Amino acid sequence: MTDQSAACCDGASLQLTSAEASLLASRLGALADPVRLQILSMISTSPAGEVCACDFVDPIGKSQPTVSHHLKVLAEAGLVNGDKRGRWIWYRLAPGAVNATTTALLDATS
Amino acid sequence: MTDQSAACCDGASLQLTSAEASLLASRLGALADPVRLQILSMISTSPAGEVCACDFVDPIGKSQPTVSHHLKVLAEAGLVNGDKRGRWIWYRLAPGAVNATTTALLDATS
DNA sequence: CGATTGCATCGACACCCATCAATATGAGGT
DNA sequence: ACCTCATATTGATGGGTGTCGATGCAATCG
Repeated sequence: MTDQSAACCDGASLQLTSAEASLLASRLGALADPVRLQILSMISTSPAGEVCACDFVDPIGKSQPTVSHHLKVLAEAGLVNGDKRGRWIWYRLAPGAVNATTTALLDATS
Repeated sequence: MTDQSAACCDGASLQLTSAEASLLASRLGALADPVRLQILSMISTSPAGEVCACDFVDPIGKSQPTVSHHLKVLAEAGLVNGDKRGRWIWYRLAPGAVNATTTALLDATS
């Protein structure tokens, strides 16, 4: 019979390993910050597809060290690439990086 | 004149408001945890589409209060729904919730 | 070559968060 | 009624993280 007392604890197993979950979580963590999302949004809507580091500070309203910190996090997560030209560093989106993360997330929760 | 000294600080503006960025960041933050990703993965791969709360503890390898905490976070983020039947609570994915978040993210970074 | 400028790093601080042991709650079974 | 069991809550703790002022570092400009 399918009575309630036997309806639980059927020994469900993990499909996503702990290592895979940690990797995906770290990528999502790089995206889970308002400042970093605004940085990505600014780059994506920029006509040239790239934004000078100095141009983030004023619109975002955080200090220059804070913006620099977030740019570093985004770069280490492979979400943006910096290009030093002259005195300035221009940041552009790493092609397909956000898409790869969302795809991995949807795969894990499909 | 397009010399380098005028090539920077063109006054880029925000497309994503601070409030929108914070909302999206909080949703992504709910996903940016290995334990919570494993929970979502277990539910999604479950034949019945739902998993008893007690079935998360052993495979994930965390204490029962820790798992309960993560289930609460997922529920408050609208990612899962709990259904109390008898002594147990069965969790299933909130339809379209993950998809809505990934869509919003892709919209912001398109 | 010295001054200036853009960006990174450092140190410090406050705050959030994941985690667990202990305990509470609440529903079922006996 | 009592006991059992599944889950939630509490309290405490340790580590992580966003933030900023001060400073360092390079490259450019005068």
